[in-house]
Amino acid sequence: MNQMQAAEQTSPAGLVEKVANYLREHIVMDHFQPGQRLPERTLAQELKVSRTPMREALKILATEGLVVLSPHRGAVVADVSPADMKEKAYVLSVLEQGAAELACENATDDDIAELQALHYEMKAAFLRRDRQNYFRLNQEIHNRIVSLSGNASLIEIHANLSRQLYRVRYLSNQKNDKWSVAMAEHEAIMAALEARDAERIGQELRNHLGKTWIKYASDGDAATSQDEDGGRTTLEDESS
Amino acid sequence: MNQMQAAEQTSPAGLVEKVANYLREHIVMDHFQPGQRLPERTLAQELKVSRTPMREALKILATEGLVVLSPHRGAVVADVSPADMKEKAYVLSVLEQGAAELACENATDDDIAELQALHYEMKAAFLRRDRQNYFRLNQEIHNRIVSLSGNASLIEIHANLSRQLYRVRYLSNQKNDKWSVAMAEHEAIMAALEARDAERIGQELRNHLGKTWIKYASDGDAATSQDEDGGRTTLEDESS
DNA sequence: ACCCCAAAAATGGCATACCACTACATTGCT
DNA sequence: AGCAATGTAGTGGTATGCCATTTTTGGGGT
Repeated sequence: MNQMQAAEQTSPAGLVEKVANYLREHIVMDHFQPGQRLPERTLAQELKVSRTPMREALKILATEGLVVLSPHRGAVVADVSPADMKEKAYVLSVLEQGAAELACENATDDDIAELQALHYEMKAAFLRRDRQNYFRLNQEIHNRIVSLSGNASLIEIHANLSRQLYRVRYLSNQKNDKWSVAMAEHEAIMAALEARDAERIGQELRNHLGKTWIKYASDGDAATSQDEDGGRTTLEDESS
Repeated sequence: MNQMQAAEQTSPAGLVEKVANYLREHIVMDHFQPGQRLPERTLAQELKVSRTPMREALKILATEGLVVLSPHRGAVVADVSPADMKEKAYVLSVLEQGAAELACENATDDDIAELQALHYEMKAAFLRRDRQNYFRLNQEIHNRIVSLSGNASLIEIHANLSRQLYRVRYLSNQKNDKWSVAMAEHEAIMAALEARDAERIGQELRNHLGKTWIKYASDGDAATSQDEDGGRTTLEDESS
């Protein structure tokens, strides 16, 4: 499913993609403050595009939860509400639970072995206090488990939701100092997967994500750091 | 959240809504066979609209899984793949499980009482062999439970997925002759909810939806029934 | 008869213009 | 001074035209 996204490849085309990526980048990096208005026409001619792609880009960002489209008051940068994020995180945990239970049935031994390998890579990053790789591998593992469910709809919805949480993940990664518990939980998850214990892995995942995100939610605000961009008006690929 | 949908009210505006509703209706009612092409320009001038709203309408229908947008070969009516539906149904069951567990905590006694009332209404419809109302109440109850979760994201995603399954629900409702088991499962669900047993209601829901939909998946085709429309080319409100 | 290449048709995407509606502000009236 | 009405500007929505890319089709050559 989702032939639309399939059609929107990064390679050949997509002015709306570029615009969306540009805006997304700036919003995620906190170059645009929450609440800031994003006037369709103005922004469009600033970026040297017409309203049409700008319009679609804003719509995409709206579905991603990065901007809010108020009826006749334009688009504004959405603020990350901890409550919202917590809600989404819960849904994510539910989805991963369901995915993991399927994965227990569908995964081959090789799949599990590869997952184990990733897990130990992550553990290595953990021991090295390598935040960057730790987090990357963490996400990789979670995504991999979902992929192993073999359920395309589930994979897609999870990916979508995961994208919506990227912004807060990006911030929370910097100040997440309780790795050890998360690491222990991951151990448990892997053990359950190895044993193909569907029920247990489900519970572990729910618990894992629940804790991780509640911890964030108890923090209040996001660290607003640099807000300087020297008048970037051009629009480049700057692929991810 | 979801300000986009909030902006797309039915009342004042929305040519794209009308087009989308028109197409959706015809697709769901099987007036358009799966695989049939939906040429953007042609259809647009048939419905007396320009390409722009038609384009967006097709996009919406694509996200709803009713049409498939192939890169340079136009839009075609998506065929209901039992495998896809089964996948989506599984996700739905997972979401409802997660929702019900929250509902067990959040629901007031009045909420549960109202749910019980609906349940007995449904039982009445069941005893009367009133397919229409039975199915309507069934959906109502499921949606209500999800609403009681209080998780806006969860509610939204569930609604979206539920919409995607509407087409197959519409068809399967006609030939679903094993009400009794579904009814018994509903009894169990209600009992678990009354006891606020989160774990049990989750399992019951998973089991319930899983069975219901697997039953459909084993069926093959759709019954094409009435197709009276004498060349509808105009485009009216025909609100839901 | 088969294959390859070129022209034509169709599609997607972007730009732009025009119109309707709403929010906001200024002004005038009570 | 407060409130209401009107005007203005900004936004959303739709129509339409043009261009790039792709698919398809038809013709010519081997």
